Amino acid sequence: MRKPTARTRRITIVDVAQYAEVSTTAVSKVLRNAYGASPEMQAKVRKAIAELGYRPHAAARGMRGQTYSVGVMLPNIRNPFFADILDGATEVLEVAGYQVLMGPGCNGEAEEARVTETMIDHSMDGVILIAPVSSRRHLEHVASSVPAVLVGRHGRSSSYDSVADDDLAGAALVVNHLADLGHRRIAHIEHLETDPDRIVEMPNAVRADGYRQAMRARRLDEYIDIASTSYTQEGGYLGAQQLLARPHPPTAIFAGADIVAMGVLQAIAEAGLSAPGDIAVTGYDNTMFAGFAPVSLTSVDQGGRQMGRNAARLVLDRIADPRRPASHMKLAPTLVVRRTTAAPPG
Amino acid sequence: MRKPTARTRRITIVDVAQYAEVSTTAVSKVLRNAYGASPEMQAKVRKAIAELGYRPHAAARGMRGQTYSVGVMLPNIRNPFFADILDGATEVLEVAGYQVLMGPGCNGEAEEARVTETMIDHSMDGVILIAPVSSRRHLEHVASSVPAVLVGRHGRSSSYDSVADDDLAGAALVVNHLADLGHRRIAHIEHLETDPDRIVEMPNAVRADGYRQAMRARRLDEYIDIASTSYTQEGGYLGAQQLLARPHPPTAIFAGADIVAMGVLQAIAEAGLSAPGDIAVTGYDNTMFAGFAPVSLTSVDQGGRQMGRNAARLVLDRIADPRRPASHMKLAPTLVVRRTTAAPPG
DNA sequence: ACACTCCCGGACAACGTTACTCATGCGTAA
DNA sequence: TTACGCATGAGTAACGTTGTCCGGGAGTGT
Repeated sequence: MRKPTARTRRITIVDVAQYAEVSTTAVSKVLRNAYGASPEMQAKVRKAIAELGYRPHAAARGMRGQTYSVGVMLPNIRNPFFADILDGATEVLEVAGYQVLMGPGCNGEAEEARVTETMIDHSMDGVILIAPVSSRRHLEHVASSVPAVLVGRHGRSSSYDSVADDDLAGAALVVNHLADLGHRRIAHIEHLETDPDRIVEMPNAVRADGYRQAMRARRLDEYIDIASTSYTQEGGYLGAQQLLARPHPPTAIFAGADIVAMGVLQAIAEAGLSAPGDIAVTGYDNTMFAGFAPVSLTSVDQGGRQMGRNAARLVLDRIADPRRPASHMKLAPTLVVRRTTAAPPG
Repeated sequence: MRKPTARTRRITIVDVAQYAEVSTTAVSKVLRNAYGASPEMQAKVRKAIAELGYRPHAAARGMRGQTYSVGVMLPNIRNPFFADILDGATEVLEVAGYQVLMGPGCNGEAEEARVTETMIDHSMDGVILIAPVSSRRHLEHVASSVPAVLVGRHGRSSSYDSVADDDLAGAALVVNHLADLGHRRIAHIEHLETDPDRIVEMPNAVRADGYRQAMRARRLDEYIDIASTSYTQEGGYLGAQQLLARPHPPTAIFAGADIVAMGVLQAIAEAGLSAPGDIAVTGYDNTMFAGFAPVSLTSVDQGGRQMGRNAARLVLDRIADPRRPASHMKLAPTLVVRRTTAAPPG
């Protein structure tokens, strides 16, 4: 039985060089597909690498060159929408030969800062930040240390690239769908945002704005009704309770996120009502949860996988050419109609 | 406007040493709380660190000493139970001053190998592997390179520590609960396992075994009925269809995981039946999903957060003393009764 | 006053990899 | 033939941090 203490010494580039009877420089060149290695040299070195089971030490690489790894920050590991983005990003990055590491779920600026700093400390070649809540100042700081791509945030900066959903269009999809069904009292539950910078940049604020614009476009100005809570299940629960207590309660609730819709459905059930019989409900994000049969929530699909793929390509491009001008992509969402929306009662 | 190319040079230990007018060795000692630094020295150095905003470079640290970071591997990022474990682990590790990095969701041995190798390449001081499916050989290999803790796997090894749920007891909780309600035809949906090593080590196999043992203990041998599919929503759906097509269908289904129960509920609904009216259903893991009101699934709680905390403590202990004998913890699960279980009809 | 022990701080050589610089040999144009 | 360019490989100094070793000064007992 092997003693727990018997840590095996790692195979290094020097071992490979000796085994193949070449210089370490030559091995390094082969590893990086760098110029100056003949086909015979390549073959000899690759053979040695395979036979010794050598793996480059990422930490050591980080001291001089690249680590060939990219960090992904998720705000909340429990939200399946973010998992879709991650899948898309991982798919592209692994094919490109990059390792992927993630920061643990972080809510709040302090945790986000910790995660981003961790990634910089570990010499990541690039980072993908999914739906960050940090201040613009911090994001620019991160981008000044490492190529960064933001996913799901609307601000444009010359320091980083971004991929975002067209939340204005998404909100309009929902409002038009409900209005087409005959609803007029369509209420919205938003995530309260006070910071002036974020009102422009955060998707939740843009969704609320899209809701207002779409309501006006349908001449439903007088029915605009927003409950300001948060993008959590509890936020949905409380928001729905507020809305149901109105003198003229809404016949449809547009929750800003699927998780919010979960809370809404719970509040509706506890009030002895049902969806869509008494109140139509929609979410946003088309998470796995929305698709689950007993729930079957009408929702807006952002194409998370595609967003992740695009983010990965952007970060790879920027790693290859850090001075390339920043690019900002906006993807069109689609509406997925399920069984929580129907024509209003009566 | 700052050019995207203007990467700011990182503050190093040398900068701190010059600023504080001491040696780099002294700064290093303060950073590591190592012996040989007077209180005045400590104060001087800490002041310099704070004023310069210095952060140790984890990659560089990895070349000589520790990186003060731990890697966590999750098999599936979408399963909220794993998120609970992660939360518990992160909580303990961050208080202890360790950074946490995760591997992206990985299903299958090949992906697990990639993630574990990535963590070793990045000089993690330790790794926590949650519900790994890899062969014992690979796990021993990982443990020979880095302190490792396995969560949710029953095999004992002297190379790594482990934290597991008492799945035998958990299965018994479910069977006894259903039997106490008056059920006799209690069926189980398991994740099919063929590899002989894993039949001993994997929680799914142990749960199935616990189901059989508990059924026998209640003198219900003749009603033992198992559908072998997989621990996925689809597995639950197909498994339930199989069971419902029996000449004498069960009055209760014990799904091996909450995600399986989701599929079961879907199949039951599509068959025009209801839970618990026609068939009682239980899950396992007590995920957030089980607690959600419209579902309200009776489930077994493994105390994921506590498991994560324990795993983190074990890995920290082993980092501190790599030759400490391996320890294996087993935690007692509890049953959370909700609204998908009731007495059988008739 | 002397030897001895501590305590504290610094010098220095790793750790594994890469970027730069340089040496060699060969083919080719003047 | 000579000089030059080019392809190929090797030598070497970093990168930022830590652990080991060493020296000097202060304190202590005789």
